[in-house]
Amino acid sequence: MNDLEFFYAKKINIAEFQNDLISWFEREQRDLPWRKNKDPYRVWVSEIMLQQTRVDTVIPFYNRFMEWFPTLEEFADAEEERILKAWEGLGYYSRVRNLQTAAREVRAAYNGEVPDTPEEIAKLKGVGPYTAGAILSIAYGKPEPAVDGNVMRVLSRILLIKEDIAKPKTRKVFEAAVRELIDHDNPSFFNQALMELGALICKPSNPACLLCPVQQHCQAFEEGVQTELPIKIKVKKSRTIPLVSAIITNEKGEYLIHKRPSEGLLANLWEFPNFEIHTSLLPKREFFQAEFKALLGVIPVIQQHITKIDHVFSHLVWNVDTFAGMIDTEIDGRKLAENHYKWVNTVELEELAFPVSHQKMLKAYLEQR
DNA sequence: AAGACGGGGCC
DNA sequence: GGCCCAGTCTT
Repeated sequence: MNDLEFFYAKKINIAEFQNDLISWFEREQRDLPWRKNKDPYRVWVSEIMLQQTRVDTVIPFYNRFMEWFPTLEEFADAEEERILKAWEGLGYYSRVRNLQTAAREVRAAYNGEVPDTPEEIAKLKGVGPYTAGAILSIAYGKPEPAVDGNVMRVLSRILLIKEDIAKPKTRKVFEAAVRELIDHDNPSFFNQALMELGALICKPSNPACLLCPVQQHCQAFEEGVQTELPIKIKVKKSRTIPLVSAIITNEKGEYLIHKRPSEGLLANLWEFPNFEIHTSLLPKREFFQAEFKALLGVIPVIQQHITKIDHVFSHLVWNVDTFAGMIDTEIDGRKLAENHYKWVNTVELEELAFPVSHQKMLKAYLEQR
């Protein structure tokens, strides 16, 4: 049985389903800042921010982002430090760097107009199948599927689809379903309604089926198995990385900070000096001093232990011991620069983007001084 | 196909 | 403590 036959075996009244879903959305949709108009740039930014991130988290970031960068042009021209600061605390920081790369591409190749074809828009950095469909449908009214986690959950229940949604190829099954179901007169509301339903009614646990506008179309509800769907197999292991860190100041009250590499975890963000602990031969503060001396040529004075932080990422855990320290001798400026360290005052400190873990360390430090 | 890539809210 | 979130990129 191929996907299409699989789908038609579900016998659903498509016109009624569309009407029940969209009329519910028209009544109940939330008032969200990116729904003010259909400006493709605004829709695009919202979709990038919303990747793996809840609506309530995104709202304040989105509003500030639009104040800082009201147009694609202004965003394309912005300094990288500034766009990272706009994203500070949101996570998945490559999103905003890819977004700027893509915005510059739009300016160079498309005269500043976000393209409106699947082929062109999918080429943009950071725009995958979901985001392409979301922009095309919401900003341009094109009947393209926008399959995210919500849509897979909602449709797995309505159509009783039992494939593992953790598998990459499964998304295609749902895209085929959406292509059959989507309302060609209002693809924007259809796609948004599916996601809104997933967020407000058809939730991962305790779905509010009694309030559901498409309950009578839902095969999982009919069979009483809605809480067993979707099927998701994936297991993820996460490893723990022990780190030792110190917030180090000099006589001028400046802080020593380090810029992370341009690739990998927290790329291009700033942080306080820290080292991964790969030996238990030395106590942590002596280990820090040894690593610091090897890198920058001087030994910092370590004053006191500040805090121990467990910071959980999606794929690993940082276990960070943080000390307070100071430097009373000059560090070779060349060594600082080539290792991406620099001294900053408190004003500069606030203008640079730090991971939340390091914000927590600074907060604990300031509360103990 | 599987892993890297953040952070927070909810149960 | 685990799951999930308006996913994408790299390998």
